[in-house]
Amino acid sequence: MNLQESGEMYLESIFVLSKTNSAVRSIDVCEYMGFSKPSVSRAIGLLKSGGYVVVDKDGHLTLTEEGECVARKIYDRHNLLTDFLVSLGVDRETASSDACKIEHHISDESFEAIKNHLKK
Amino acid sequence: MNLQESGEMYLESIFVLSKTNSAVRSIDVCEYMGFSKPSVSRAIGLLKSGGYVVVDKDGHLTLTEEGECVARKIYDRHNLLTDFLVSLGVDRETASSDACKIEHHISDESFEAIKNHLKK
DNA sequence: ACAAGCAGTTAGCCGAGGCTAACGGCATAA
DNA sequence: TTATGCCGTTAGCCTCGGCTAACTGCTTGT
Repeated sequence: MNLQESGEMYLESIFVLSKTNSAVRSIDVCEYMGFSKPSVSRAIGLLKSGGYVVVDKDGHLTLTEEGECVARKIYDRHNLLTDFLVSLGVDRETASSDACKIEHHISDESFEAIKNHLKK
Repeated sequence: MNLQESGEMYLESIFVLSKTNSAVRSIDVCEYMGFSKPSVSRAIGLLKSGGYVVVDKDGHLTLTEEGECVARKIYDRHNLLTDFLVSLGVDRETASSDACKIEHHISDESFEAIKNHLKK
């Protein structure tokens, strides 16, 4: 299974929700992402069959090791890109929204370069 | 008509090609972008009806004022984002390829911030 | 004059990823 | 116990933006 941008967004959302929620269900993802139940249901099904997510009998969503790895990568990028743009004077909300789109497209090489740059 | 990312790519391509070609035809766009003739034909049709491109009787493509404005904006972003990444040590090819994806998603505000940053 | 080739268009397919309508199963409230 | 409501799934629609196959029409070479 090849993860698309939307798949990464779903994983990131589950990851973020699981930081604050004791259990994450599809309906939480719906609300968080602003998508309909069927859209989320299908997406979760794909992530499940791709081995990124496990769904238990109560409908609780858990990221697999692989799923968490992807989610964390995207999440880290999101934060770092946001911080970077904020450091250039962009307001936090715009920075976060831009980071959300860029995070899926930027190469590892460019990401590391920005990370190093920000360290200084 | 609402311009999507793909529409911006077509406009940028026509813009770039018109810098070196005396006349730009659909077939040149096909070759440049690596898409099939029907894909390009449909895209140009949409850009034409959106008022971004004019096609003369010989099939020569010309950007309207609006079309050129969009193309130039994307083109400038492409160059500046590439230069920015290169300045951080990213190799030129990777930088250009990343810039190509980012250029469509970044807000004016973030773009200006990067521009100012690069000036220094 | 006619065959060949090039450019563009038309028709129609496909996957990705949204959507609504409607149904099923469970849990809680009357 | 029965009704209500919540959650998830199924079925099926839509747009975007690629694709191939096949046709048209002009131009050019024999």
